[in-house]
Amino acid sequence: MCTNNTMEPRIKEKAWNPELEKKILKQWQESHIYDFELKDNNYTIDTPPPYPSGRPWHIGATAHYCQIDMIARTARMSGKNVYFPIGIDRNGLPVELYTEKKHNIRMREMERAKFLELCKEALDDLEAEMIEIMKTLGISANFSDYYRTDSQEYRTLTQATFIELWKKGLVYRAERPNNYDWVSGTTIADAEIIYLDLPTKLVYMKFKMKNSEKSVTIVSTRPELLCSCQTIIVNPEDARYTDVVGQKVIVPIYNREVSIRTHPSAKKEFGSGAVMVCSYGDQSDVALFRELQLKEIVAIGLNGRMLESAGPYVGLKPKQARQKIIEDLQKQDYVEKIEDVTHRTPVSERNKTPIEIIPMEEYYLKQKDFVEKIREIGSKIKFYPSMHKQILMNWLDSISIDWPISRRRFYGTEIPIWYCTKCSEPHVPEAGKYFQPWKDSSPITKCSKCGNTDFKGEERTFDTWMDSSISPLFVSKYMRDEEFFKKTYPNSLRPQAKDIVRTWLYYTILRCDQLTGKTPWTEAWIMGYGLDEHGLKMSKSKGNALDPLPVIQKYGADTFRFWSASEINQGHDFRCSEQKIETTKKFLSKLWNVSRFLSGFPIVKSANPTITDKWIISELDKLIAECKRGYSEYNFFVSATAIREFTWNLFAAHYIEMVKARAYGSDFSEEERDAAIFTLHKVLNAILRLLAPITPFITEYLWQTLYSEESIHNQKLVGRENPEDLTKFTPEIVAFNSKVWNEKKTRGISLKDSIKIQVPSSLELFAKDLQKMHNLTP
RNA sequence: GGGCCCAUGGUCCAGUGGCUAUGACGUCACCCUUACACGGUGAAGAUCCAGGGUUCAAAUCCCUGUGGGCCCA
Repeated sequence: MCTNNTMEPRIKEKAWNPELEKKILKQWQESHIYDFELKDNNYTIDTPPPYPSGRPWHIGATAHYCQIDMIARTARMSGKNVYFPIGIDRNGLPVELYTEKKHNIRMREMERAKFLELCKEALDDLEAEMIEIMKTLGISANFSDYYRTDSQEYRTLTQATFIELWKKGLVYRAERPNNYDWVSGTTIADAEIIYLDLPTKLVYMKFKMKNSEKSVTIVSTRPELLCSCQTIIVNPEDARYTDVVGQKVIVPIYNREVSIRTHPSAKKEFGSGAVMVCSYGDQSDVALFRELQLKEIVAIGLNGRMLESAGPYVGLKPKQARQKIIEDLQKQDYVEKIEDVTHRTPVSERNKTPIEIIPMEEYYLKQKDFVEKIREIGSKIKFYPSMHKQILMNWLDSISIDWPISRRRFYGTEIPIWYCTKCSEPHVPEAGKYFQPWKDSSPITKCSKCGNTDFKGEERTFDTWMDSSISPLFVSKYMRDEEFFKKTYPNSLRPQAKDIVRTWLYYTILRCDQLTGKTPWTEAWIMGYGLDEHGLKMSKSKGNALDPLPVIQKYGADTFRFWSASEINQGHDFRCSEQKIETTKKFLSKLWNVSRFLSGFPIVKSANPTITDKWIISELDKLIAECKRGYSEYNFFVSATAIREFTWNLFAAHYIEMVKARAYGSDFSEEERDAAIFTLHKVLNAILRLLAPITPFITEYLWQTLYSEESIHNQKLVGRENPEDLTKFTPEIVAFNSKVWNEKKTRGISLKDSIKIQVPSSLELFAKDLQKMHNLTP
């Protein structure tokens, strides 16, 4: 029971000032409220370690991390012991390219150790800004011991897991045609290839028959590979060629004989219907060489230039050679015609240059044998949203070769292998140390095969997905702390973006299964891309990238976070516009002002709610149910929009107006007055706790100012009370209030003026509050 | 060639078979009303992409098509 009517509002400022976020952040840091301590009910998040590839950081990614943080905060408020690690991914090609450009140097033209040092410095700079942004956004992860994938500890684990798989016989070495990115100078996996429609020329070439004066027209987009042509194929049902099948033709310029045969992969409609098979124009050439057991002629070297086998074109790049050979063919009258076509061209995902297929010796990790197992594991993992499980399943369907894991690059985890200088036998060391075979002396002392004592270290590094794919094992301290591992593995959740399902998500399941025989996590939460305001992909080159840093500084982290929650439909791509973010701030102002109003009323311990109070409490209960549904599905769109809707359009617009007079105590009993004050606070208290995972700063400030010294983030999410359901009155109440407001407006009188309107009998129970609210006279 | 997703006022988005289609942004008009002009009230604005089907009933389910995005070969 309170004795004085109203007090000075404890909140003075008229609007939420994002500057306050800094103070709150400091308070959280000093009180260590997000520190993790191992318990039995751990909720482990396999947080994606972001890659610092250059400024600015993608605004879609920052939104992504805000949402992951909402997952962590919701779990914490639901009573789970949340382990929210954070790392930075620092291995791989992008930083090498960035460093080469920044210092105008070439990786292979300088000392390896020096180059690695420059990469490290670049990463340190870029990483610092990223960490700063994440902290500013209120990400509640374990920053005090964030990890780096290029640290000695991480790379030691990558190497140890490789050694384990080596011993299990899952790694082998093979020479086979491989995707080769000659710009980066390295083999790449199928998963790193994308297809682009590029313009090219389809050349119709006349090949002379060996035994007659006639010729056959062969089409190709890669005439520079003529030197490696080993057969001509036509469709078995193509009547134009039935009489020449089995006969020989002469390859122009090189004057070699090859035979014509049938194969269903030749399409009648494509060009002349007769195509040449070369080593290697594309993946179907690879398949045909294998199937038909043709002898390969290597035409392109590791430097991306034509080899001696190309004769007069040796030393030229394929594109130059193509132009030259077309000219030569034309001069000798071998060309029937040339068409301009667009061709789905396989290019390197990193630098968008067409890849070449070149036979090379690389290390492979077996994956084909595991496809069915992964399918089974994948089917048991719960995906949010479920539709994105399909991306994994589609990828599993298209895996055709094992995973090439060696890369001819420098900034990565070294492959821990030493070769005997006499018999070349590869040896792996005992796991547990970080090995750099290109500079360390060999830990192997005697060759197991020939007894030699001299060794040469491997110079290649791993595909970076070899590192990334063990993140659940790393954060669970696999091979380092057995108890910790037992209690945190499998992890609870993998949150990640949808564009790396076929790489990061897939490789993680593969590797973790190979090592532990278990799924790495039980749930996967997949987010879409951040697009620009017109729905186009953001990229630095297009110039439509929105820098998150100034936006966050201008509007505050909570505004950014609420925008991300209320704008992003789970798993779907989303548009980022500064204007939308700006207007989101209005809701925080609304919440602020509601709180400011309530801060003028004392806290009432208990009360006897009236029917109006019970009505809003039953609406609140509905809101709690809706929010919990959203939170349990990691769908913050549902919760955020429900809270905004309730707070703004029901609680503030109708309930507060209805009980204002009662809360001030004019013409009401003390009991009635206290019931209003009690209910106002009860509802706001619940709103703050429901909203805390989404906007942790403003809710913390308001919570501490109004309700408790203790952090809101140590509170439990609100539970349902299942009160008497009075929500059926809502439409009538809303309609009646609207009717009165409209009437006053039409008559041109002020809202506080009295008006003669009868409260409908259906709302009789609310009559007193409504009469006071509108100043109704009977 | 195969697969996935999307199509709802100017813009974004809700809707999971059932009243007159939700809300936000923007636009316009009026209004300082003891929390808020970063506000309030009101208004205008939608052939729910097209066609067909299932059903007593379709924005919603099914089929076909069109347009857009993405993935795979």
